[in-house]
Amino acid sequence: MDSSSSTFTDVSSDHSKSIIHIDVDCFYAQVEMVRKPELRSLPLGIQQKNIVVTSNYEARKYGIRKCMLVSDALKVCPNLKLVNGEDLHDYRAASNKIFTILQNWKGPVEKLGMDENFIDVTNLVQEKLKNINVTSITLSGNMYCEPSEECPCGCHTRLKVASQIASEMRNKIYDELGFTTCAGIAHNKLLAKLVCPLNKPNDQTTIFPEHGANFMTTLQSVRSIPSIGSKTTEVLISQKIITVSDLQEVSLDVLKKHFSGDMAVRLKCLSVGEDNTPVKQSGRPQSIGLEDSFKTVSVKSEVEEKFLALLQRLLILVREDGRIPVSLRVTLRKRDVKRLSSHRESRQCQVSPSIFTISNGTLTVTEAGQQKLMSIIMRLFNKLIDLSKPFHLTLVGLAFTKFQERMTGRSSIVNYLMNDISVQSVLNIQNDCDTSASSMDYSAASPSSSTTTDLSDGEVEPSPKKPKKVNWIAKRRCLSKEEVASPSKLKVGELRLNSKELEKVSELRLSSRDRSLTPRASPAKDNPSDASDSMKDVAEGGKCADCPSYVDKEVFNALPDNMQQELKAMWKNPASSELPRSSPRNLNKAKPNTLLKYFVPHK
DNA sequence: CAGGGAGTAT
DNA sequence: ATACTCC
Repeated sequence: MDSSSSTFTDVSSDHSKSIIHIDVDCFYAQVEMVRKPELRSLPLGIQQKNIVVTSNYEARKYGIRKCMLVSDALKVCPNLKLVNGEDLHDYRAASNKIFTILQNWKGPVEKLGMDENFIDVTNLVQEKLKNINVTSITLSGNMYCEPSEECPCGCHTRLKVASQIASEMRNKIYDELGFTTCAGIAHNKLLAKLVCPLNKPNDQTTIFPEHGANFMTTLQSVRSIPSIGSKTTEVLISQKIITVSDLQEVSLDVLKKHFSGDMAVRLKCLSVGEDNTPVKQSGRPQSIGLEDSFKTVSVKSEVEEKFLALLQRLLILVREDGRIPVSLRVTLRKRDVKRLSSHRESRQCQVSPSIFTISNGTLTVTEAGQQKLMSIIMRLFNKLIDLSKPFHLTLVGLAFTKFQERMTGRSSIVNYLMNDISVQSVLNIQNDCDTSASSMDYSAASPSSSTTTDLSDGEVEPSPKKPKKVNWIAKRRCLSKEEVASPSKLKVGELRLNSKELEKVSELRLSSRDRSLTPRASPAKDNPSDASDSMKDVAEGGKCADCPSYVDKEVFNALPDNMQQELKAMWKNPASSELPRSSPRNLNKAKPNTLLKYFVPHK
């Protein structure tokens, strides 16, 4: 029986889990050294702007430290070899490879930044224990402290097995990618992360639960506890809580005067090495963004250049990601004599997914789409800056912050059909009936090879392909059967079930003629770019009088009665928050191939 | 303090 | 939708 679950009422005694934390040694530097092995023997620093963000161990011998000014670093080590690390493309790629390797073991993998991962190997350990003679189990690597006696719950044995798994993982990462790593093994994330660096570089450390509280007191200050950052530290210090021991000893009630109840409890737990936060499987990023900082920019045209350069680099990243963005955020930092950094301000808005197209599985943006994005960006910029007054920026950033979501939960016909729309809308229309290049392909403009100087301008040139307007009229017939039969997996996320989103969808897809059928004020005022879009249209041919133009009448008539009614109601009043529901079973049974053809592509 | 992100609170 | 916090 599982020793962890039945008898413990005190969560602090729960040693049931086995967590591994893996941290790549001087990550950026190792990426560079793997790429150029001759760098291995040299003191190497990775430079971003005027700062050495990390260095290899050779350089550390000279006293090179993280986030050291380049000038200071060169004083300490005149021979320091500097490599520009402002373009994170290759680091991100390496990070993903590591993550992928870690996925080979089962159990959730949680990415923390680019060079750290948590893996919950609890289940793996249990399985291994079934096939192993318990007495023969040995620990791999170092331990923080000799265990005095066997813990009754068996956690020592489990953590030993986990340490062997950690060793396997690190070996695999080294064999396949050439990166050395450190690992921490513990019964929770907190301790695993904290002991990880105890034997640097290229080694691992295991800590047993019984030593958690003791180990925590070896930390210098509360600040070294993960999740306790500068602000929390400030508050703690203002209460004379400096060391972890201070935190262990302070009463919960005192903490509750300065923190929320949850936070107060959390702090107390952390102070004694307790942490029940789960390892959460990481997925694809929820945002993809870039920023560029500089001394100062005070001219609008310069701002525009910065944004254009960022946008073009960003589109490459988005293309690699493959998902279609639906929301765009502009960030900037005004020069501020008081605060040294931060103070970012941002504005965001939805963008029409129709800006993006998929061709041959590759996300592309037309020249026109790019211009539209720039106009959106500058409009957001205007929201942040009063152009009638002087301004001084020290940073601009651009990020796509939302992507097409999967259809979760609600089983409305709307979801179902929207899914079909999305599939249809990303089909490669051009290839079948128009083979000439009609969209910008960014694959040739990859900046990943840039190892030099300033990324802020020039280095990414738009591929000078001739933009060409696509005749969207009558493209619908270009859809081949094959395409319909093997639709893209992409899903549309603009489409949620609330009325707002529904309006957008309608707005996007209704022809001008049908728009008049929508008895509502313009819903697009949030997004002027869409409003002004001339939606060249689509679909001559059969529509029912009450249907939007994207509906094929024949298909519509083929639908079951209840579905027809539901759709009509929706079109009649898209704003209705209480959409009629119909049986999802029913829907899924209803000839998907027919439904697939339900909508025509839109511009 | 560079460049990304994630998560939370409001 | 934004700001703040943290890594």
